[in-house]
Formats: sequence, C-alpha cells, structure tokens
Amino acid sequence: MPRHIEFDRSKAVNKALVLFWRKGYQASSMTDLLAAMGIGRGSFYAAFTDKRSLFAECLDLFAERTMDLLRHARAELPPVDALQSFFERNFVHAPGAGAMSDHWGCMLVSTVLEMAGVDDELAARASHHLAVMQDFFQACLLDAGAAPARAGELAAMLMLFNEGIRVSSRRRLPDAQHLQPIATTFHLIRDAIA
Amino acid sequence: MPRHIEFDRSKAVNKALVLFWRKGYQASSMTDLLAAMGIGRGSFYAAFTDKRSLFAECLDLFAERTMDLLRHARAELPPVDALQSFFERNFVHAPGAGAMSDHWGCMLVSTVLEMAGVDDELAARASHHLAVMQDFFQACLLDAGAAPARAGELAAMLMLFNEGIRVSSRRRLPDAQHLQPIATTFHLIRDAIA
DNA sequence: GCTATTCTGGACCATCCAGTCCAGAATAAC
DNA sequence: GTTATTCTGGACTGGATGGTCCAGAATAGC
Repeated sequence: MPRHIEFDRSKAVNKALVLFWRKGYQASSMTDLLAAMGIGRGSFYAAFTDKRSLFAECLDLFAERTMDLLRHARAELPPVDALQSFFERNFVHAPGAGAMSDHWGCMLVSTVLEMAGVDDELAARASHHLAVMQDFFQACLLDAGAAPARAGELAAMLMLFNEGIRVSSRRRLPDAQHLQPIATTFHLIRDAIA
Repeated sequence: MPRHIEFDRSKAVNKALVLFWRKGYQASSMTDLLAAMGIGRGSFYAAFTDKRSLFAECLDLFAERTMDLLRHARAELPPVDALQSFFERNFVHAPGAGAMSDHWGCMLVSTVLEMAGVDDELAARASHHLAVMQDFFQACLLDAGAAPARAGELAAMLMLFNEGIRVSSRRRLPDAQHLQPIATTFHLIRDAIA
C-alpha cells in the first residue's frame, strides 16, 4: 500500500523557485537543487519529470504570485498608487516570499535574458507572462482616466521600467538609488495623465 | 625565430564578443567559442589565459564601444537628442557591430543579471561600466539645462530605462513596441526639463 | 635547403553535469 | 509481527565541460 506521507511537494517547489530566482536556470545545478529542496534524486525525478519541467512550473508560479500581488494592490489603492506601491514593495521584498533579505529581481525578466537564444520556448513563456503584466498596467492606467492610446504608451513604458528595476535590483546599489527613480517616474506619469 | 603571422587577435576577440553578447557567458561553451573565433584550443589559452579572462576583456571592450557611441552622438546633436538617438539607434543596431540583424540587448545588463550571485566580480565590473554610463547621462541632462538634482534623478531613471530596453529587446516584439516607449519617455523628460 | 624557434590544432584529462536505476526503508493492512 | 506495496536516497552512467599538453607545422635567419 502507498506510503501516504510523502515529502511536501509545494514546499520543495518553493525552495526550487527561490534558487532558480536567485541563480538562474543554468547556474542552479541538480546538486544545488536537491540540497535546497531536501530530497533525493529519485524522488525528484519521480515528482518533477526533470529540471526543465520544474523550472517551467516555477516560472508559472512566480508569474501567478506576481499577478496576485498586483491584484491585491489594486483592490486596496487607487490605480496609480497601486502600481507605484507594487514597484516599491515588490522591489524591497519579493512576491510570495517570506524572509528574503535580498532583492533578486524578477524571475521572468532574468529568464527572458538568460534563455533567449538558448531555450526559446522558456524565454517565450516568460515573455508571455510579462505581456500579461503589461496588460494589467494598462488597465490600471485606463482606470486612472488616461486616454486609451496614452494608457497603452505608458503601460509599455512602465514595462520597460519594470524590466529595468529588476536588473538594477541586482546591482547592490543603495536603496535610494532604486526608490528615487520610481518616485520620479510616477511623478511624470501622474503629470502625463492629468 | 618567432612565427610573425599569428591569427588576428582583435578579430578573434570580436567574434567572441558577439558570441558572449548573444548567448551569455555560461551558454557559450569553449567549443562554440573556438569555432566562432576560428582558432584551436592551444592558441586560445596561449592568447587569452582562459574563458573568464576573455569574457572580462570583452566586457570592457563592449563598455568602451558603447561610451564611444554616446560621445559620438553627443558631439553631433543637442544633449537630449543625443541621448534619444543613442537609445533608438543603439537599440536597432548595436554598438561596434557590422551587420547585426538582431538586437541582443546590452551585454553589461545581461552580465549583471547572469553573474550576480554566480560570479560577483564580473557582475560588479559590468555594474561599474553601467555607473559610468549613468554619469554620462547626467552630464548630458545638465548640459540641457536641467537643475542638478533633477539631472541626477532623470539620469537614474534613464539608466533603469536603459536596462529595461536591453531586456525588452530580447523579446522579439514588433519594433514599434520598443521605439514608441522611447519616444514617450523622452517626451516626458523634455517636459520635465523645460 | 637546413636549423632553431615558436605558434597551432587537436588528442587527451579530470571534473561536473543531468538523468537512470535499484536496494532497501517506510508505510498500511491485517 | 508479517507482508505487500510504494517511496526514497545515493551509487552509477554517458556525455559535455573547461583546461593541459605535445607533436608537428610554419616561420626567419643564413
């Protein structure tokens, strides 16, 4: 009869997500993953097929959590404030994570960069998630009263900005170096809408 | 007596630069590199010490060429136009390259992302080059008449934007998706300076 | 041509990688 | 306690990796 108490799958995925997030796909070796997840090779391949599949699962999970954060912010704040708080908070501590002292940027962004030309399918998947985020940005800007064309432009700009922040957050610069450009940008955006 | 006609070192470095630029450090295997550079292993290690040293050399070369492009633009155009043209042109075809049909983003940006937490020394070197670029942005904005504090803020914002563009350029989106946010951003910047 | 010198390419090596596999541990039924 | 069943960890494999090394090719001097 089956052994009912297996290892905690979702916890293991979480550990893997953090590792992938911090080190990227290629730099996370199976040995690293197994150590982080606290399971053996046999269990790993039984549960997750292979490294690449697990990575894809983590990507989707990351995207889902990021969208949750966005939706949560939008439910509580005026649309532009929600966006700004997403950038600020999400940057200081990251989506769905507990005690993460460092900023590791956005896994979707790093994946696009790492995988473009190496594993285009994974890159496209990450890119798709980013496009969904951009649509959400646009919807918020429309809510805030921006003209449709303007909302599209600004959403595209915000996505570029988002991508930049996620890179920049890996540069160990003083926090002000990150937070202040966010303030500057949102100041410009509010002016552009008004 | 020495064999005076060696392989063309700088051409080989160029080929390596392009490969690293397109595929990143880890995904560029020695086999790939040697094939691209058209030399054998022995010559490689005699001339470049090892893969990592060559990468560092390529990083510096890339930064130098990027700064050349910036200085060149600034010598020919009003300061803000120079910056905008840098973003637009640099995005369409890349610095120091001949017939590069694809956009591969900025090697400095990709290196920060790929190497942070993996090889912090290389990441820091790339980050330093980015800081130099940001200083140049700031100088241009000062030239354009921005107040010093404003110039600093906007330069930081532009650097974030730069980082974002380099990510975005790997996403195979239609060109308008890239060029239009540049136009939007510079429109906002000009308004903020005036 | 011949020799001395140095550069070059590819065979080779140790190491690490992702993925396979199986002996035995852990469970549940009784 | 015993047995049937299934899950688990780690030994193992084939292949790829970055780096070493040397036999021989290419040069220059004469």
